[in-house]
Amino acid sequence: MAANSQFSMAVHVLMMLARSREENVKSDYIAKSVNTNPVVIRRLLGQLNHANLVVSQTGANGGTRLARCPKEINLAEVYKAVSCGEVFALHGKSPNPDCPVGKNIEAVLCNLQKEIYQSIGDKLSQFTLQSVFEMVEPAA
Amino acid sequence: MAANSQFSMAVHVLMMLARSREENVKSDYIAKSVNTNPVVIRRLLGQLNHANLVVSQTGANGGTRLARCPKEINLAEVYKAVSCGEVFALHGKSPNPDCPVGKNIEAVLCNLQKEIYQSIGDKLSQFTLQSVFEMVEPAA
DNA sequence: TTATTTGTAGCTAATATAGTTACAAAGGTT
DNA sequence: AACCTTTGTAACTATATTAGCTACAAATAA
Repeated sequence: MAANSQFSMAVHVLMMLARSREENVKSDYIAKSVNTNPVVIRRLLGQLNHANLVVSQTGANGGTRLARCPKEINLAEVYKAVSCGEVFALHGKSPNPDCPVGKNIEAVLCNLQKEIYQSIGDKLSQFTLQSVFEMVEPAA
Repeated sequence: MAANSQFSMAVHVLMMLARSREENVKSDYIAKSVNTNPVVIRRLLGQLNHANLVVSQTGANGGTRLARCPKEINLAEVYKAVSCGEVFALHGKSPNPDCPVGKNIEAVLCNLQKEIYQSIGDKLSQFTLQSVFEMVEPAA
């Protein structure tokens, strides 16, 4: 369990919210569909809330709703909300600064990282929650 | 140490090979620049060799060379050589098949994965080892 | 007041990655 | 042939990340 499935879970969670518009959905209910623990869902919802994609309410009849309608949220926003911004990691230990390659490689890789992150964002911004929902439930 | 830095290391390694064209470079020498253990480098070179990007030779005066000139290798090939093809992971446990969302979400996410992977490939194919080398050592 | 639900701290378990040691196999050199 | 160098790879350890769990305080509705 060391692969980052936060984005996958986030999309799943948001699909659950999308099919219950204007209604508070409970973490417990979502957890059963995702097949995980409610706390995992609540942590994820915390990140989505932080990014203003969802709104939560404590207390009886509490739960979570989408902050906007599914047409107005795209997957790039979701990705940014849950990712650390790194598609690949930079070196663990710093390269040797006495080597002409080692000296500069990190800066170059860092720029490359940003370019890739941007590409992913561009691609994901083409998908709205609405469009993904139509793929998940074509009949609806 | 649980972030995947293989791509970063691979680019670093290939830069070392690019600056010593036609010469066998030893894993020990590369390891000093990357600041890691020679075995880590040799494992990485094994993957690059498998993808026909480099050629290795055992024995005295052995080492590794680029299989082609730096203009003819691009970063998409490197990425494919060392990555598992997943930008984000699918759910660890399978979603609940009794839920309309849970039932179909994995297939949709899997397609999304492929689209993103493709986007990354498109972006990375714009960079050759030569062009990256010129960023790393602008004076050369 | 009571029941319900989120938010979050703190822990455990599982997994991936890097790093290390050790050594067989390959291939030059003398 | 004997020797030295270097790769290839197996097997292990250490560390970091992620998911999952329990427990409980705070918020809120009825």
